[in-house]
Amino acid sequence: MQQAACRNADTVIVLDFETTGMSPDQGDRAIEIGAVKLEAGQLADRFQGLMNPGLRVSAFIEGLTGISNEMLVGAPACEEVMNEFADFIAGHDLVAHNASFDRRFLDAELARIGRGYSGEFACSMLAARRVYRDAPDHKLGTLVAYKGIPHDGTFHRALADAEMTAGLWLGMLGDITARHEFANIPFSLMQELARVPAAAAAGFLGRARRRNQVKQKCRVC
DNA sequence: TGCCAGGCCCTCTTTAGGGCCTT
Repeated sequence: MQQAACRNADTVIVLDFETTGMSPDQGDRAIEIGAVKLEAGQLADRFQGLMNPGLRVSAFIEGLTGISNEMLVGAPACEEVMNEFADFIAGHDLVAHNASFDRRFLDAELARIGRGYSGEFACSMLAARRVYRDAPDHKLGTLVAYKGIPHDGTFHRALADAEMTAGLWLGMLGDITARHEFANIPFSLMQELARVPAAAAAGFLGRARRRNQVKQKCRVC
């Protein structure tokens, strides 16, 4: 059986990496992964792991994340943590804020251990640019404040950021449902939303809702 | 502190350039 056929459409993994820098192609590595599993809009599970990249992180990263070199010395190797994480995300679609960044590190770290994943990515930042066009900007912290998403004040730690991204994701789904009267919002629609011009997003959602209604009527018939 | 890279978006564009966002 193909892995893609096993994906649960009601379940997504919202993830966030802390890393040594911006680019795995330049030698940067992951130092922490955090993720939450959402099942039918409810938080069902968490994953958090510091990992030792085998190199020292800069003072800038220590200051930004609060993750020190001393903390990483005693952490398990990236290979061990990422192997567990590959099991955690198996068969599920994935969400991240500025997903292109997290996808590069996920791909790079899993490639190192010969693992992969079958889910597809959606980006909460690209979706938010279309749903919340009046927000001051679309940084995660700004959107959390803008939408009043509960948090404990921790930023730039993987699990905390993943939980806030999950809150933002659920909030967007709720706002789209309320504004456009969706009965349900497929994951693929959120991917498509991220690809339409921002100015055309409202029209896109209106047309998508009408298509959704037609499908539902057909099911009744 | 701000740069590094990569992908994406927007517009005074499309044979381009600047800005956003992630660590």
